[in-house]
Amino acid sequence: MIATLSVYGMDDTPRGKLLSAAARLFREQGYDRTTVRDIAAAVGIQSGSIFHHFASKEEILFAVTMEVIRFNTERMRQAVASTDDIQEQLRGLIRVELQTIVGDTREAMIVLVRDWRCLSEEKQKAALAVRAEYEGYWMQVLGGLQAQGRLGVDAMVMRRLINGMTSWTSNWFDESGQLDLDGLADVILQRSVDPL
Amino acid sequence: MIATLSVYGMDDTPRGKLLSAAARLFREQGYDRTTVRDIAAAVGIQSGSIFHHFASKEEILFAVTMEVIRFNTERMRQAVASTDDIQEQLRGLIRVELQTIVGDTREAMIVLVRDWRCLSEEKQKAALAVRAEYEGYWMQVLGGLQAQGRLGVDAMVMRRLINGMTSWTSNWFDESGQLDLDGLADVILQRSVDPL
DNA sequence: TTACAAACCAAGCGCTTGCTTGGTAGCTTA
DNA sequence: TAAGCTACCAAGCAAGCGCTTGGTTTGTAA
Repeated sequence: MIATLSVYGMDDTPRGKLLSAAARLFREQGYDRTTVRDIAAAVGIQSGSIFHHFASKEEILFAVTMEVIRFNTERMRQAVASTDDIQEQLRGLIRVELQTIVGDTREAMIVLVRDWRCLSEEKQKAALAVRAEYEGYWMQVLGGLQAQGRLGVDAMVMRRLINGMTSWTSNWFDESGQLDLDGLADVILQRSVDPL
Repeated sequence: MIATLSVYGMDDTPRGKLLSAAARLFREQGYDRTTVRDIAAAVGIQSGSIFHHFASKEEILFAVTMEVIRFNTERMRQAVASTDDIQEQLRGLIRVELQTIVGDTREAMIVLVRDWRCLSEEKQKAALAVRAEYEGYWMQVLGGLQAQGRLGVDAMVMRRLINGMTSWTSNWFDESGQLDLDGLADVILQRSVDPL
């Protein structure tokens, strides 16, 4: 699948290799505890050579952040576009968000949440602007369900609760366990929306 | 109320003042980005003087962690003990957990989640051992509801989902908004357990 | 063969970090 | 009033940090 190859813009270029190594190290050690020497060693170059590809260490974190947001926003768009049934749209959103958090973009998503505040305010703003489209799909679907009286809560509150459930899965979910991802998505869906 | 005064063991002793200043700074900047000089300045002493009270910077984080876990575990015990109705026990647990996350122990709880991995493995183990009692109250109540067939999911999974919803509130909940904490607790309860 | 750019190295600079050291002020107890 | 303890200061050390610099290799294309 081409999609999984192009996650984060992680191609075979030196820049791509640096990004995927950085995402892994940031996830394992945290942004602050990962040194540019760590990242350089992971791809087999000297620490100074990193700055031929990125202006600063923070730019690496920013690049990881932006790439994963863009990549996952596109997945969300597809999830909504794949059906007209609004409940199935929500199921798709939940499924895909779970996938992003415990699946292929796991490393970067954990970094995105945990090390968000290591980005300067300007970079946070820039990332949020791109993220707005992502959240837009959620509000479109949840707003629709709310209009049908099938939510029982404000759409925004529901979004926050779902976001909490999905992002927390990175702390516990085991793909080899009894419950699989789609099963978990169904559980969350069931607890979010009232049946017709 | 004596309880709020003794949060984190934050009395008027030099040690207590250091702990509350550290909790605030850790929350604002993160553990790694907070220097011992920051903490010292916040209480008006020299950086070296900190080590008269704590053996290392990590011991400060550990002390904050342990104090808040102990304090909140006692609250959980009280919540369960305050009623015999199992559904009301769960409501109490949810309420109190929300309270710990957006209320008086907010600073320390955010640090506990975000900077958990800044603790050495041994210290993580020690903290988890104390935290076990806290989780025990949850499993006791959720296990009871599951036995009554009122959960629809494994008790452990339900606990994780609730934990996700509650801890994520630190990112969005506004106490001056329309929805108050008890109202939010009711929403979460309603989505967690099937009525009799 | 030459020209040129992308990719990289070797060395190290300036700064910050957690923490140490040796000594002092002030309060309490005998 | 002398001893002893808690709480602190002033100074600085060794290590590690992000990043810079000047120069070299490697691949590509005229």
